[in-house]
Parts: sequence; C-alpha cells; structure tokens
Amino acid sequence: MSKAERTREFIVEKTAPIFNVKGYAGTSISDLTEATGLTKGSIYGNFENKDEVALAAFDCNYKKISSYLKAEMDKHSSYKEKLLVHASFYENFFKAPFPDGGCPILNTAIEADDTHPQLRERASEAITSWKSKIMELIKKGIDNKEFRSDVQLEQTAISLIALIEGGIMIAKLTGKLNYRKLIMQSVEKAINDLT
Amino acid sequence: MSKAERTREFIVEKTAPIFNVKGYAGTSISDLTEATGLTKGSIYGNFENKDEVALAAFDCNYKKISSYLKAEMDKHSSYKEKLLVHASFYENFFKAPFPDGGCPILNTAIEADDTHPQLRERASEAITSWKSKIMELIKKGIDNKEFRSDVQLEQTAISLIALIEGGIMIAKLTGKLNYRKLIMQSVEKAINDLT
DNA sequence: TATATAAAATACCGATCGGTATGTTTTTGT
DNA sequence: ACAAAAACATACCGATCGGTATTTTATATA
Repeated sequence: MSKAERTREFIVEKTAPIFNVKGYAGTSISDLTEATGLTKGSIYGNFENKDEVALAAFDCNYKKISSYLKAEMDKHSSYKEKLLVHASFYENFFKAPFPDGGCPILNTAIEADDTHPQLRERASEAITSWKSKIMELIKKGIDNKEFRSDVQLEQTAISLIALIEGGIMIAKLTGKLNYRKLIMQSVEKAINDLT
Repeated sequence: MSKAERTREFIVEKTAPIFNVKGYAGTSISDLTEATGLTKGSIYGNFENKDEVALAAFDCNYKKISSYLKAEMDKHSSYKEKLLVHASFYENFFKAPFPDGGCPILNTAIEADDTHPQLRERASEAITSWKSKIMELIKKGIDNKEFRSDVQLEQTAISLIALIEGGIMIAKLTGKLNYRKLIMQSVEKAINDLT
C-alpha cells in the first residue's frame, strides 16, 4: 500500500462523516483540511476535485452500513432472523459503527436527487441492491417454508426499506425515542407477518 | 395589503421551490434575485437575512401540502376515505400543486437536522402535527365503528408517515414508477387493515 | 548516502458568497 | 399635486468559495 493510497484512505475516513452531516453543498474544502490536518495541496494531490472526495466519502459511509448488515445477518441461520436484523439495524442506527449524520443513502438521496447525478446514481443503486437482497432472503425463506408462499416479494421489500428510511428521518428529526420504538415495532411486525 | 407585503409574498412564492430543490446551503442569494427579477437590495429590504427567506419558504411549501391534504379530506365523509387521501397524496406528489423537489418536510428534515435548528424545528413540528391529525382521524373512526377498537393509534400514525416519506424518497430517487405503485399499495393496505 | 521522484505545504487565482451603505425611484397619505 | 416615507437599485465590502502553480519536504531506490 503506497503512501498515496494510505493518504487517500485517511482523507476519506476523516471526511466521510462530515459529508454525511453537512451534505455535499454544505461541506467546504476547508472543512476537509481542518478534519484531516492536511492542506489544500495535499487534498488536491490525491483527488481530482471536491466531487471525487464526496463520491469516495459516500462509498465509505455506505460500506459501513452494508457491511454491518451483512455481518449481522451472517450470525443468524433462519431467514426470518436475518430479516429481523433490519430492526436492530434501525434501533442502533444512531450509535457506532454507523456514521454520524444518519443514513448516508437517505441523506444523499434527498440532497442529490435534483442536483448531483453521480451521487444520485450511487444512492439509487444502493436502494436497488438493498431491495434485491431482501427479496432474495424472503424468497429463500419461502422455499424453506419459513414464510407464506403468497408473500408479495417486491412490494414487501421496497416497503420495508421505505418504512426504515422514513423511520430514520423521523427519529433523527424529532429525537423522540418513542417514535423510534413504535416504528421499530412496525418493522418487526411487517417481518413477522411474512410467516 | 401593502406593497411590502405583496413583494414579500412574491419573493417567497418564487423562491420556495428553489429552496426545496437545492436545499438551504445550495441556494444562494443570486438564485433568489434571478428567480424574482429583483435585486439584492430589494430582498434584504424585505427580509432580515437568508435564514428568514428560507424559513418563510419552508412555511410556504409546507402550507401547500397541508392545505392540499385538508381540502382532499374535506371531500370525504368516512374516516377511512379521509385516511386514504394519503395514498393519492403520495401518488400525486410529483405533480402540481406540490412544490418541485419533493416533500419539503423530508427535504428540510434531512438537511437541517444537524445544521439548522430553526428549520429543523419547523420540520419536526410538521411531523408531530401530521401524526396528531392522523391519530385523531383513526380515533374518530374507532368511535364511529369504522375501525377496529384495538388499533395501535400512535404506532399506526407514525409508521404511516414513515412509510409515505420513505416512499417519496425512493420514488424520487430511483424514478421507478413500479416502486411508487408498490409502496402506495402498502399505504392502502395499512389503512385497510384498520377495519 | 546520493539522487530521482513523489507527496505535501505554501501562496495565490478569479469568482462568488452573504451582507450593507448609499443612492434613486415608487408608493402612499394628505 | 405634493411632500414624506417606503421600496427598490446600485455599488461595494471582507470573507470564503473551489481550484491551481510553485516550492518545499519526505520517500523510495540505486
């Protein structure tokens, strides 16, 4: 691993939470130099421009949540338990190892959908791939006789994601623990209803 | 109505969609002068600063959607039909009279939750008031024997909002009509399950 | 250890940022 | 119709924006 590669990773690691908190437009180059202790010359020596840092930051933030999900799912054998990881995913969203600022998919989606095609595409792909993953789990659960055979695959998957993301927004916005609890119960209920 | 009041409203009306599309940090004063055809002096003659325009813009965007909801609900007599307005609300969200840029509550929540306390508070109040309105409708529906008596009032209300807001994010982000349709069906199903 | 090379710091660029002080033009009440 | 006041335009402010050219420092290799 070369010096340049290490510095690149260092910059991304330090600045990813900033982009997630302040957004793309709200994050300045001086935010990046302050967070890293490096200078502009160093940032621009390792990245083409601000866009490239932002994209790498999204990838970093996204990887944190997707690898958490995968690792937690691997701990369970039944497909119902794997799906239920989404409830704890949601419950723990505001603690480590999740990045500050809430869900990076949601944050990026809202800011970039009308303004930044590249970031938008990243977020869009994340949603689609998440949906596919859930559909796959449900399908295997059906084959495995864990779930009913008449479950609406795609509708269940995409609606579960909508519920979780909407729930993250509400919980973070209002700070009300009770809202978080209630929505988490709905997530659990939606999964229990598959059986 | 004085000239100043008319100009103030004119500025808000013209700039509200810009704030909703570009966000607070992404909208500049020159965006405001371009959209209105006015000059900086005129903007700052009617508003203290950028913040004040942004807050008025949020109020304007929020009023558009809340008055739509109220007007549509008033067209129906049963509480189930009133609640089902949320499905058409969601289905029509990307056409007039809804402001460009998606749901202003959602947009403001995501950008402002860590960065702008005043805007955050506006969005937070909007969610809480929306939840109360839904709870009230369900309660009346229960008293009216339209809905089951064991419905979880607050959980149903807050989860319905989460589903809708998450759905708006996904639909706008991916542009996939099928996702929108599927989530809308989930909204309808959640309401039908109250009976 | 000397030298070539890569990486980081410095210093600077024009443009735009949010905001203001000062004119000039329109309203407004009489 | 007129003066006072309000509204709007112009011109400008320092600060910061994203980005670059150049110089200094660190690293790798012979």
